[in-house]
Amino acid sequence: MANLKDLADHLGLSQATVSRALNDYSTVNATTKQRVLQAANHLNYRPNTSARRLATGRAGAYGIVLPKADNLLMDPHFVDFLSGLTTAFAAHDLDIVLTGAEGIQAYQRFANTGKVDGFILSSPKSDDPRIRLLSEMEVPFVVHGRCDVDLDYAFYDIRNRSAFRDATNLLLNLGHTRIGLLNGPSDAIFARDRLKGYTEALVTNDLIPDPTLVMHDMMTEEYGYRATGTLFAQPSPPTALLCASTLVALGATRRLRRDGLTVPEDVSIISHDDCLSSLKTENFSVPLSVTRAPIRDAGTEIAKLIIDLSRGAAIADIQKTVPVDLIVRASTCTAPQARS
Amino acid sequence: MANLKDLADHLGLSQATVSRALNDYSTVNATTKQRVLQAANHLNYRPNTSARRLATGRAGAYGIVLPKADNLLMDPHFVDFLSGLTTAFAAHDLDIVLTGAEGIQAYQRFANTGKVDGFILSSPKSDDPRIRLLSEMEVPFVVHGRCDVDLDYAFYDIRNRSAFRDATNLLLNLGHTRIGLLNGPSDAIFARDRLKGYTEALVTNDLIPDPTLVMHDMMTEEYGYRATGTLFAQPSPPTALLCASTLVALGATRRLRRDGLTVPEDVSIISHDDCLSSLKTENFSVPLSVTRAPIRDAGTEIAKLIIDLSRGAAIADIQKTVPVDLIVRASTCTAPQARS
DNA sequence: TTGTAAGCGTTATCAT
DNA sequence: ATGATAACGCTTACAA
Repeated sequence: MANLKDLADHLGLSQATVSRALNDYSTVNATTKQRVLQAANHLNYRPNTSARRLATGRAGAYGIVLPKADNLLMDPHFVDFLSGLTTAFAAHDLDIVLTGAEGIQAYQRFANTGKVDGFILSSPKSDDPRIRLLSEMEVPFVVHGRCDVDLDYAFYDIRNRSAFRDATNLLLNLGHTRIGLLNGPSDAIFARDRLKGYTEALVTNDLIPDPTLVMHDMMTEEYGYRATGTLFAQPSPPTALLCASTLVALGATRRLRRDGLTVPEDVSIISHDDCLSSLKTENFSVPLSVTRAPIRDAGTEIAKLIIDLSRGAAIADIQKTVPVDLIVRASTCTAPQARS
Repeated sequence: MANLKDLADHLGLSQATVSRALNDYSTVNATTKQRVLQAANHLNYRPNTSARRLATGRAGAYGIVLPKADNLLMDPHFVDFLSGLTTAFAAHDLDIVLTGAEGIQAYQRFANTGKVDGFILSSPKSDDPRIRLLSEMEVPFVVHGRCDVDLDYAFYDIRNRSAFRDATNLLLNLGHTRIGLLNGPSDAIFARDRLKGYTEALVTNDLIPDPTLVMHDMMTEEYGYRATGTLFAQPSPPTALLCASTLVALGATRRLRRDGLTVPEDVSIISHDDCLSSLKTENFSVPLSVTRAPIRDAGTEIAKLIIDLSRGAAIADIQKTVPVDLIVRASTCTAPQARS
């Protein structure tokens, strides 16, 4: 491998000049710059990343720490999120470093060793200690989702609450009064927000939320299937279902079909749709009504945000919430008792 | 941040001694070693990764390049694979670097800049140029799956061919003669291997493979749904289905149910099961018969393999193929025409 | 057993 | 516009 010294010797220039030419400094002569660029290309020169990092103090990479617990039941959404991140980063020659290191101190170790310039945090929990730690350390980070800590931090989030409020309202307007909520894990903030939106809509419409209609768990297909079974085994089952993800909705419809219930005649369904590339809701047997927010977009946007943040943007300018579309397809209709 | 110099000054030792103590050199006095370790812990010292890399020439990370094309339709299996990789790497303090860089030269650039010590290649295509390139460059890499290049390279693969041969044989023994294959993408080696196994079983049983019974595509739920529709719209539809993944099987069963066909009475199904954490086949409405090979294991095993490889193990010792279990559950039974 | 000092390959600060 | 040269923080001969 040719290094800077080789290149400089080859050109009869100093390393300094070559380095400047390569890094687009204004002070370097246009002709020599051309020469350097050509020679670099010809010798297939690639600057050594470690050396550059050591000299500049920047890593050119951002970290994602996968806690072991999450690791056991990995979220299928994560891959589409990553896809968005990597494509956006590629344009800036940035990488993402994944580590399975354990616990919160992984962040400390990772930042202190200079492996990364910052972090992307996924699925924040209530009062998430990571946010406090990274804020103290003054390491740039962007949270995918909001948190309830009273600190100022950068985040990208979708409007979960209003999305689920709107979805619930739609069902209420269709005459549904008993609406099941197949929510995400109870410790996830996004699940709490969705529950808030759901509750808000009910209360505003003078209905008393029934806790037996709300389920919480990791969003697997199986969970959708089982939870639906539980809900419909009740004395007064729901006439509509709100699902936290398409996989959950898939499990729910599977169960309904097994139990001889049809969508939407017997049960209306609205699911949140992250637009997973391998599971499209428009192609469900009964095309699904959804609250739609492509999770891939979260990846691309967060990439931009953390780049801005590292360049010194104010945190207040790196707090983005995006609306969620409510798309009505065939899985929603008037409640059975409202017909006749 | 405390650095080595600070630590050495603090202890009244030379940087060399401190470094040796920290890196477990045998020549260092047991007492001083204790002192150093304590002080390091106390000052929260973390060696700078870039400096260490520059000095040692090792990166402590392995790369995965996500080509843009694959990026658009990301494979849900990838996340479980990553999960296996990161957990196994964590124990060795290794990271994985993801990049969305473009094309084959991304590998060159990546290895030459010293960002990684090697690569993990996913979904090899026929005569995959990456394998040739990396072999020439003498960069350690492990392929997830085998390839048809005539080079010696490290790989981890499941026995796709025999798995699908066995599955097909099972169906043949049950009296099925028209067996549909909902295969993966036609350019993927694993899909070719599965087709080989399927064909092999048919031919061995004196049946002529019918190309109209074989479909190829990215393994989405929708594909399972559509392809099944196509297969059963034929004049003489299959009585059994072989699916390349659980998501495909999910789509297939959805379609069958819509068309009023029951599993297994009308149609038997065997699916390949990568044991995705969010989609378990034992919980299908009709528990699915499967060829079972946890993709998470591929991650953990490949992590070990590439570590061995980097430590100088012979390539011949880093070629691992693992058998696939055939698990018979409720989705398979005798062919309709074989009954009565 | 420990210390000295020369790298590792860049970038950045001076001069010139 | 270019060249010396000193960092950057660590590892590792070589000495002692």
